Amino acid sequence: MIGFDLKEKLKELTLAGKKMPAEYFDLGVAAWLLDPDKKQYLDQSLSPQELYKILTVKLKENGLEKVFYEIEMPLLRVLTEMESRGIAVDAGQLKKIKKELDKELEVLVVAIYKSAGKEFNINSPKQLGEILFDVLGIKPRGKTKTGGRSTKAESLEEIKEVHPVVPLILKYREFFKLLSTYVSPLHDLAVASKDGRIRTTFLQTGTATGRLSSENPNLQNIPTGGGYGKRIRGAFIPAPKHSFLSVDYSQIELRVLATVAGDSKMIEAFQNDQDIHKITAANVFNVALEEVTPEMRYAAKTLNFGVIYGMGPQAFARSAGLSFERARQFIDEYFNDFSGVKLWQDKLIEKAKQTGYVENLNGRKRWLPYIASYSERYAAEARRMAINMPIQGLAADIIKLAMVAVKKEMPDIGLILSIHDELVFEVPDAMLKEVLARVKEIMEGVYKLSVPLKADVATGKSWGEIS
DNA sequence: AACCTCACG
DNA sequence: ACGTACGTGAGGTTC
Repeated sequence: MIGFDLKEKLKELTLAGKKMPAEYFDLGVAAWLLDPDKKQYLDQSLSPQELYKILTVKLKENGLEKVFYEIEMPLLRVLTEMESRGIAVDAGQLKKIKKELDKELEVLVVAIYKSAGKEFNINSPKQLGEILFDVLGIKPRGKTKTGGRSTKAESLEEIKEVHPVVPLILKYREFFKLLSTYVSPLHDLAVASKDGRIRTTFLQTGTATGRLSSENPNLQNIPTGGGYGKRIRGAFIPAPKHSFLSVDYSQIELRVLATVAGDSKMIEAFQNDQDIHKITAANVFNVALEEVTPEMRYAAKTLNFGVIYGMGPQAFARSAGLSFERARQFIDEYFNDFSGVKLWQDKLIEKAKQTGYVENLNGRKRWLPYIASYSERYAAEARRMAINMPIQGLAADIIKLAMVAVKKEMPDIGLILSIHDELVFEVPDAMLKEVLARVKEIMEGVYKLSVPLKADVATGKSWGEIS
């Protein structure tokens, strides 16, 4: 079977009680692999057959056959099934949360108007800025992208003590976000659903790195923290006599970094199952492991994540609360200690400049035309993308392979969600123990890195109480 | 449609 | 002078 959007066609087939074809070739996915930022290969007005001919050749030429035939096409039917299955949501629970948030917001609105001495649209950053910075005379801290005065939480945090309205705004923002983005829409979807389950669409060609994304509703960014956040997750429930099983890869991106960079120190740390951030701290601060303080560990953790994102000293200084000079020293020290990482980055950038693209270990590509830009800003942006893609992209391959492998061995286990480094299953209680052990094994064994892959398992009777 | 903000990994 | 970490989707306001 050859065509576009085969996920939709396969769903229709299943719904009609027909058998899925054993093999299929999705033209959209092929085009996306060839250029994940643009999908330029579909721009021509060719027939599916003609496109198929061109794309099969192009996939081969670009070294993308493995990713296409062994990862993306097998994944297509897994996604099809996940979307069809959906996830049960407790509408009653959401309605209760909705009522509580409505009440909280009503109180906050009154308090904010009184404190500001004026009524205005709190949801309008423009009007909010006028109140805070013109009417109340507070000095603005951050700037927006286009030079405006920022009212984002991070900026407001800095002026929390300056005027009593600020903390009220922050609370209002938090609650309004939860209500408008999650509680209300999810509630409405649950009520409209005939079987009490809601269904997302997984976008297989939605990202530049190879990750999946999720839309209508996006189930990959459901709140995790806070009282209400936990309760929102609590409204996601397994079918009767089932439990949720959540398995998440522990530090998969750092393990991928250790592998692709071939950094001996980092590899050793993971092979010995050591606390990577603590090891990093001991190295960067030049102290013994026992002398690492929580502050040092925190800075090291920020540094480790920063490296994955291609962070510079400015950004590190900001997020770690250090001076620019200190931040620069720490980064230098980091690359000194983990010289494999530095070497890998430099080689990667050099190759990207020469070829115009980067690729991960499986040959997944991302084209970066701006890597050669004369604008230092655009070039720097492209360099960060270059550093991140092989890491994020291999981690994405690994979880995709895990999805396929688990469903191949246990086709009847309900895979519910895939959230970048975590899979959520809905498993009959009677089978929970065996499935849990086996899924962990499969996920840890699905791809060989230079370091072990580690997966943490947790179960629960709602998504909120998984432990 | 652009902008701002904010939820997630 | 300025911006200032990677990848997403969605809700609101404003133009």
